[in-house]
Amino acid sequence: MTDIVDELKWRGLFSLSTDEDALRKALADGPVTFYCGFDPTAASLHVGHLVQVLTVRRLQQAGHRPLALVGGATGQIGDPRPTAERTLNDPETVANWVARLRSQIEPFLSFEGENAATMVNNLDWTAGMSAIEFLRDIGKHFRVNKMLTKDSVARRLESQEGISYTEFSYQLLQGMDFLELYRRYGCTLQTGGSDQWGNLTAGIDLIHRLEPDAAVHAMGTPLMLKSDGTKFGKSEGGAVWLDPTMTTPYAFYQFWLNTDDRDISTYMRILSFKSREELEEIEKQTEERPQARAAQRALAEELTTLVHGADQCAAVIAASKALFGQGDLADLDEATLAAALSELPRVEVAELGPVVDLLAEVGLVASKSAARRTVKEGGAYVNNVKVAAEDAVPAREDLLHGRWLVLRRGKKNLAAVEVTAG
RNA sequence: GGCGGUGUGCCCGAGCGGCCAAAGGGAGCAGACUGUAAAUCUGCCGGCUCAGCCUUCCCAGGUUCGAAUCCUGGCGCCGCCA
Repeated sequence: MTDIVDELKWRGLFSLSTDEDALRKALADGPVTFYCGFDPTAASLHVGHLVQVLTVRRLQQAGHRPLALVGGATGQIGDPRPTAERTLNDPETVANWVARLRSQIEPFLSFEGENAATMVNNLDWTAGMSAIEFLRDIGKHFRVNKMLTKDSVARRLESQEGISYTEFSYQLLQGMDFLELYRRYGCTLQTGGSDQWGNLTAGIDLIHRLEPDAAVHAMGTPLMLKSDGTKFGKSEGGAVWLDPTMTTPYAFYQFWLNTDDRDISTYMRILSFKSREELEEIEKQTEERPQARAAQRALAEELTTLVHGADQCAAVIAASKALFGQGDLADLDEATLAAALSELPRVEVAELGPVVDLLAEVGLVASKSAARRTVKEGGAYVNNVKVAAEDAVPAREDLLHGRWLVLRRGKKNLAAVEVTAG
């Protein structure tokens, strides 16, 4: 059997760690209890979180025991971002988000067997703690000098805005989490994004001080970078969420399908659960016939299935084929069309109005002015036919199967209009 | 606490009291080319009942025929001093 560290390395998932040999040995010797934390800073995880979630899944499949932490406490503080201070969310909101993230993470893990996963919340050990206790028992073991060197802190110190004491304290909380999980569950490994490295090592240092005999490790996964230099995980609407009500499964699938050729192989290794042989075969195909986008299709399908389920994935693929097919939309039978449209942003109207209004209503453009511009630029389509005039109004006979209109902006921004009145 | 500076559209950043919806750059959008890719070129990029009108230049007042540009107060940020 392959060494899990070798496996992670081949995939590019092992970008940073404490003593590699010691970690390799620990993982080879038997089940290691490890943890990875997620802070509730929104109502859903987004595609950027997949690296972490899937790495946890991968380690569990290799026989290790995961603790998935959702930060009910740390989420109320906020890990300092290099750019700007965060706005605090109220505790009720955070608690709500904790519940949502937990239920999003759970399907990726197994809660049965020898190495069953456990969900934990750092609010459990911080809520009852007094400020004096915190400062004496935890704070005393941190050197401000060292805390200042953490990258995000250092950058904020250089910024005009500075950094609040609240956010500055974040690393103490995360450090304490690792200590607490070590004591409660014998957790000896923390995984996280490489941008979390300072927080990961904060925990290691704290444990070394308070539990001299402990052998604990940290592993940093790579940041998902894009070759064009823009930020990974954003589409034009903003973040690509895992929650189907925030990002439709269709949009989720399309997001992966549109991955840059230069990045797809890297992403696939990081995120896919296919074997090394399979991946290498797909990479070869992609290199030979990039226009077929074998890798993009494979990854999009695998991740959509993993996140939204096989049925949803099949529906989304069918919808993509229907909507991007070269055939006439009018030729699609009603059931196929209905299924395809159900994946798109949609709006129901009683009467057909001007195209410009419809585009704005369904959210394909931000305003009617923008809609006019789009039409003027020749970027607006109704049922795949370019809209010629700014004041065009679709006719009843344009309706597909008597009730639908497919609107498109540019090449791939689609939406559906349903006319409800008879 | 004192003194000085600064606050412009998604971001950075220019902006003489009228010619400013506001230079320039970036991001973004559309078109052409393609493979629902990248690169490149072109256009757009506050809103609307769109050849015109309306609302913007931290906030609230004020001066003026007229202010992003001047004055007063407030708030935020930066620097120096204490």
